[in-house]
Amino acid sequence: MNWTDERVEKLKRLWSEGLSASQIAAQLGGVSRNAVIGKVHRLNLPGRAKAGGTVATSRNAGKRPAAAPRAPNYAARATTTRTVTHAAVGATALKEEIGVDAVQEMQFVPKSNVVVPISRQLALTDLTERTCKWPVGDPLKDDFHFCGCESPDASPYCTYHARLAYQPAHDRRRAAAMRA
DNA sequence: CCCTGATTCGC
DNA sequence: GCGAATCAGG
Repeated sequence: MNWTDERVEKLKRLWSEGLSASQIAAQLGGVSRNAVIGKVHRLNLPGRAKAGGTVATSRNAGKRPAAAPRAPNYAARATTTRTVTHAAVGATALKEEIGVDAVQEMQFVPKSNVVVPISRQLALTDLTERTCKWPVGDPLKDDFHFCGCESPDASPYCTYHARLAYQPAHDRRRAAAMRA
């Protein structure tokens, strides 16, 4: 992917808004968080003073073990960023269009007698590869969020929502009651 | 293990 | 200039 003026500007904006490198990478698409961080440095953008990360105490960071056998594990590293990208891209526009920022306070969703996992109410940018991506609520309303519970393996949904998503024919009836 | 940013250096 | 590999830390 190329660092077009457009993409650079978006990077600047998101970075100044305090989004993490990986979140920015997901929104831009086609780049890793490392790419984002690298670009931020090259642009001489102010780093994260004291936020989350570390304060340059790393004297040996980046130094490769001299004769370290290059054992690239592309598969492992690529998976995380790449996959999330697709999911995020489509919804990015949606977020901006609606202006959902982070107004998601505690709001208990009343459920029937069925056991439903407590939604973690994650925002789009909080989704990772192993969080349930089951959408909850009306995307056009600002209380929209994603389930966000832990999803096993490579499943896009938690075990509960996976069953709703991949319903065996004989479960249809039960699902009707669960829907909410 | 998940994540964060920072750094170096082969490309 | 780019970004993977790596480090250091929460």
